[in-house]
Amino acid sequence: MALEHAILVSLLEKPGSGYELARRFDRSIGYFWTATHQQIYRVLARMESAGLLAVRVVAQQGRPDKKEYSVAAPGRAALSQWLHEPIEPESLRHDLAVKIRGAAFDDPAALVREVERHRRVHGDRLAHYLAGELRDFTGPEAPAPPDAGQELQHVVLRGGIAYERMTIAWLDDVLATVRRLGAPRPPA
Amino acid sequence: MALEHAILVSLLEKPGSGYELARRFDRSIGYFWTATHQQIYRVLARMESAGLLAVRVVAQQGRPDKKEYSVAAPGRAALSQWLHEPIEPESLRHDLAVKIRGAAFDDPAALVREVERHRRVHGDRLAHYLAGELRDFTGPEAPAPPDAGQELQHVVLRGGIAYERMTIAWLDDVLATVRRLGAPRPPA
DNA sequence: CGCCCCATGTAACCAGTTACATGATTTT
DNA sequence: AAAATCATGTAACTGGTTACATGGGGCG
Repeated sequence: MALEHAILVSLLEKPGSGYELARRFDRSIGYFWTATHQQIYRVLARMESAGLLAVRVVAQQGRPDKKEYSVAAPGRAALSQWLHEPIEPESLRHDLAVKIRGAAFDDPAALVREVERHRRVHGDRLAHYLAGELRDFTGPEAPAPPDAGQELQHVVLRGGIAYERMTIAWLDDVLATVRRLGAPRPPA
Repeated sequence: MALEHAILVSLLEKPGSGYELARRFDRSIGYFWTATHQQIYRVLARMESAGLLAVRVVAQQGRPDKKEYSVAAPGRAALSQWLHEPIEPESLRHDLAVKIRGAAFDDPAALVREVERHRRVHGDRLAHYLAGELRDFTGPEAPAPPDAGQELQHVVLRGGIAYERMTIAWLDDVLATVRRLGAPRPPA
């Protein structure tokens, strides 16, 4: 149940509403965890009724009211406990690998198109991450003496960058391999 | 619903029982997809009743009977259709990254222990993958003229190897970063 | 007038995990 | 005698996705 803990970390970094959290999950937190607004609202409600979070209704002008959540003491304790528990190193779960092995029984041209498409997406993500790194960490606008929180955010981002670079290189390997095989076998 | 398709690919590579599939999901297929036997049995039953698979009960000596599944024509068609549909390039979902950012609000020593543990697991996985590569693809026992299916299996395995290497390098980066933060910062 | 942004949620469904259950055979 | 392997499954639960729903404000 790491979504709960991701929310705790994000709210410790900065309190905010469900809507704001959803947008963070499209950005920085989303580098390594995704969540839809529906699920975020549901989990926030559960965490609040469990006493992990405090809510404050904030009236706004020209906008609907929002519920600003922040971490209560039991929430901080729950996060700390989780941080001290070992978690399972997760395994890959890669649909594309299924497709690659499936291509032995089907048209390889379709696989080439699909892999090229994925390669473009990962190229875009890499560019996006690199731009974020420049903006927040290595560019001239970046805060000169980074604090511990920023160093940790940066090393997480470097992980995303390394992942995208690795993936792109692998997809190139896949493309070269499939093209070398040519048309191996007609579908029976 | 990629488990269905992973099962179709695996059964095309070689027909087998639910138990055998579960074993395969601990090995080669498991490099990029995991599944428990419970789920495999449930999905197999559903696929069979949908006419995607054919079953044959095989009596064995000294062992329980087994149900050997193989791919029926509609199953092959379903796989082919899926192979021609684009799929979403998936995003990372990495609990450890949540922990790393959470360490800004907690004891970094616990994080160091956890990261070291993960690094060992990924080191073991890498060694396991490399051994498999030597055994099946690059060693003297490997089949001399590899067919298309083997080339594709190999490129998937290379992806797993690249992933583990990248992850290990990143975890080293994380360790160096956290240890540097733990050390007293020299006054500017 | 239509579309996007802000902001919140409900309901139905699906995929996957964990726990429970059985029983023979083979290995240590 | 105990543990592991072969072989099959059910039941309860949890986490996540998709579809549906509402409503004001700003912009072109």
